[in-house]
Order: sequence, then structure tokens, then C-alpha cells
Amino acid sequence: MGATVTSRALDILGAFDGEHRSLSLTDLARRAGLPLATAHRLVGELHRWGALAREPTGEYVIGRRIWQLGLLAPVQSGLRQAASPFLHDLYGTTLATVHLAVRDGLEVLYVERLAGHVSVPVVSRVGSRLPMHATGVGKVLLAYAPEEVRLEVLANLTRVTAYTVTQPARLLEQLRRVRAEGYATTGEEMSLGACSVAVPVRNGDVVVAALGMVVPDLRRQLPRLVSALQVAAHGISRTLAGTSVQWK
Amino acid sequence: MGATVTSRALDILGAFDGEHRSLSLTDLARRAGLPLATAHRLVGELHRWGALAREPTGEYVIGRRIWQLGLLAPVQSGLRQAASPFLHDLYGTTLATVHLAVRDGLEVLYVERLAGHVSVPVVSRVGSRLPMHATGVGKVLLAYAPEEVRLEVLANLTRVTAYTVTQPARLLEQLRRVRAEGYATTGEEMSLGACSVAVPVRNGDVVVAALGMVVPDLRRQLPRLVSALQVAAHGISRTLAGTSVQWK
DNA sequence: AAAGTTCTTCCACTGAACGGAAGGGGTGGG
DNA sequence: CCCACCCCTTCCGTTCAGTGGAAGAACTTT
Repeated sequence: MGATVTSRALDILGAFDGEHRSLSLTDLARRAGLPLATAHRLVGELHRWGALAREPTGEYVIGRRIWQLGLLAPVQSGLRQAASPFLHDLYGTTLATVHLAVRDGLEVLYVERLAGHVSVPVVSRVGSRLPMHATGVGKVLLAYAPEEVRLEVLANLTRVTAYTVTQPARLLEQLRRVRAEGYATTGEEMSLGACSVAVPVRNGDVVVAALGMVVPDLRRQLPRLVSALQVAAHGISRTLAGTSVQWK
Repeated sequence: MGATVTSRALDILGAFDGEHRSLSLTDLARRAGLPLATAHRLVGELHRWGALAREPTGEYVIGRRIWQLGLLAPVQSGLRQAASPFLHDLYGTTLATVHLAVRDGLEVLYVERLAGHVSVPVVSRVGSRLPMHATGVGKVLLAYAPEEVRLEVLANLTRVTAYTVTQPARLLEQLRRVRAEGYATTGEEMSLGACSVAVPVRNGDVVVAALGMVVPDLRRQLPRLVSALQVAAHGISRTLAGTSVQWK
């Protein structure tokens, strides 16, 4: 358990999340489960280094140095940069909300997002996580994930909306089709009024990310969207293969 | 001196930079100035938490969790998001490389950048730092910086190109004009063949960032560029004032 | 003015961090 | 094949940095 100094410092950083972007010392101590005096010292060190910054209000926020470090992460520097122009093109031609996501453990992690102005209800945010079985990008990533991951996810299909697929057998069948046809779809399985299509992005033979799109309705334009997605995905793959940079 | 556990762990993270995005354990130990065994333990903890990830090669890279934390930083979540649409507009109408930067200590920190396809030699990258006296955004930020910062910067005007302003008196005069006229310019002071214009971005009365543009030549279109920049800057200010979110 | 807050400082005790040393594992070259 | 080299991992007795209760400062609220 978290008894080492380092893990405690990290727990303090971990106290921040999307809903808690600025926290007082006392909050930090509480959320990290540390005595106030201990938190005070650790926070002081983090602040001195630049991992935390202080707002005019006296509350702490994540510092610029962490932000800069984050820019060096492989998701950011490799995948994201390779994908960026293609995402813009995609958005330009379809005007739908466009997503790039990777698998992180048993969840989908959104790496990039271009949102349309008049958009369908979209839950994701860059940096946020969603369950794999209820999203288009999630199904793609799950279809190509290692067996063990698939089993663990299948064992725990939580319901999100009335349309969420919660029967393992049905999802397995869908995943088979994803592999066969090269794309995945969802229909209001994550949020009502939102459908999605997604395709895999490869680096060599390995599926490293998924590229997806959220629209109010799929029926009419599915083939067109799938091919637009596939064009973009191929473009990204080619860029990735070109840059011999590390990225994962 | 770096003697506390926390600072050592942070030094390990600090070993990464733009040129060193993936490092072996031994490299990390060397760069952080730590005994191998110590580095090994700390790296293990950072890895377990998700601050570091491991490439297939065995080298370490910045992990996704740090990347996610970085997205929570005020630069990112407040300023950057508020500015994003305006930067796109600016880029759309001028097709020049567009920059958003803040002051970090005695340097300029680039927060966002939209690069043109056929672009002039531009040195900056998102997350990188440049000297204040040789860049357009830097001069803006310096013009509105606290007296003490200005003095320290003026005392150390390093030459970058033949055109870099290195005389304190001359720079001071330029800064006065920046405040009077509301924009700053440079002419090949950072890299040959590149000129720039920049304007301040305010939140309330406080100058919190600078918005700049890099072009091959200024003479002809200066007024047009300045007004485009100012429109965008005002838009950003209004957005910032609107969101009562913290940001700095 | 009293009773809350939250933040900061202090310091004696103690157990977590330290790091030298030894042991695996891979690679290369003689 | 064996030895030299490099990088990584584990071990363990010593010691020094981290700990956290407590006291008090600085503010706010009642």
C-alpha cells in the first residue's frame, strides 16, 4: 500500500481530476489520505519543482512543468501529431465529431477530439476514459485486443443506456464482424441520440488506436463515413510508419 | 540540493526533454545524478503509478497518466481551449504560422501553435521556451511584465542572430512603443528570414498571454495583420472573462 | 469576541529510503 | 565456447530523511 514517499507525492498529483482541477491544501490532504503536515511538505516540494502551481486564490493546480512533460508522452508526440492533419481533413469533409482513442487497460482513452459546432450529445473529452463495450472506438480496440483483455471486459458489461450491449455472446459476435468488415458501429449505446462508427489505425500489423466519429444517425451515410474513416486511418498509418520515432 | 525523495523522483521525470523522449534506466540514473539502485527503485514506483511507461525496447517514456494530468493544467484547460477557435480563424484568414505564448519566469513558453504548410523558418514548438527579447510574443509579455522581470531580462540580452536587439536602451524603447501602440514586431531577430507581429491577450486588465504570428515579410501587410491579431485577442479575452474557470 | 476555518512551523522518534555489492541475462568478439 | 562488457534486478544492514502530533498564526464566519 501507499507508504513510500514517492507514492504519496504521486497520490497528491492523483488527487486532481476533471472535476477537481484546483484544490486547497486541506482538500489535497484529504483526497490523498495524508496527514495535513505531511501533505504540506510534499505539496511544497511539488510546488517548488513546478509540478504544482498556485492560483491567486491560494488553491493548487497542476503546474506547467507537468504539462510540458505530458507533451513528451508518446501518445502526444507520436500518434497525436501524426493524426492531427487527417483528423482535420475528416472533420472538414464530414463535419461530424471526430475521435482518436487508444486502449488503456480495460478502458478507452481519448487522445484527440474535434467537436462539431452543432453536435450530438458526446460524452468524451480528451484525456477521459470510457468503457470499451459501449463505444465505437472501444469495440474496435477490443476486437484487436489480447484475448485476456477481451475476457475481462466481457465479464463485466455494465449497462449505460437501454441499448448498451450487455450480453457477452452478442458482443463477441459483433467483435467478430468488426474484424471481418474492418469497422465497428454503435447505436445509442453510450448516450441516447448518438451513433458512432470507428475503424482501426495500424502501425505495421499492430492496431494501435481507433479512429471514430459520432453522428446523430448512421443508416443513410454509413458507407461514405466508413470509407472516409478508412482513408484517414491509412494516412495516419503511413505517417506512423514513416516516422521511425517511438510512439506506441 | 536534491536530497529529498520527492525531489529525486521529480529529477527522474525532469531527465526527459524534447531531445530525450525515451531513456534507459542507466541513462535516467546518470541524468538525474542518482545511484543505479536508487534510480531503479524510484523508476519502479513511477512506472507502477503510470507516470512512466515502458517501450517494447525496455526504455522508459513519459506515461499516459502524466499526459492526462497535463491536460488539467490551467494553461491547457483554460487559456488554450478559449483560444483554440480564434487561432483557427486567424490561421484561416492569414495562412501564417500562429502562436499563443505565456511568460514562464524569464522566458516565453509556447502554449499553442498552428503552422502553415509553406512556412518560414520557425523555431518554436508547443511546450518549448525561447528568450523573450528576440521574439514578438516575448516582447509583448516583457512589456507588461513586472519591473523586476524586465530588469533581469534586460541585464542578459544574448545575441541570437545579427539582428537581435542586445542593447538594453533600445529594447526598453521598443517596449515603451509596444505599450503605446498595442503590438510588437521583430525582424529576423530570432531566425533569419522570419519576422513576427504579436499582441497582448488580456483577462480583465491583466496581460496573461501573447498572440503572435510569423511571416517572411512584414512591411506590406502590417496593419492588416495587427488588426486580425487584435480581433482574435479580443475574442479570447471575452471567452476568458466569460468562463469563470480558473486558468492563469 | 468566540469558534470555526485553513495554513504553517517545530522537533524528537523511527522505519523507510539508501546504495554498495553481488547476482542474472543478453550481446559481441576473440 | 568462453570471457568481457553492459544493463538490469535484488538483497540487506545502516542511518538519516520523512513523519505527524501539536501548537500557533492568519483569516472567516457566527
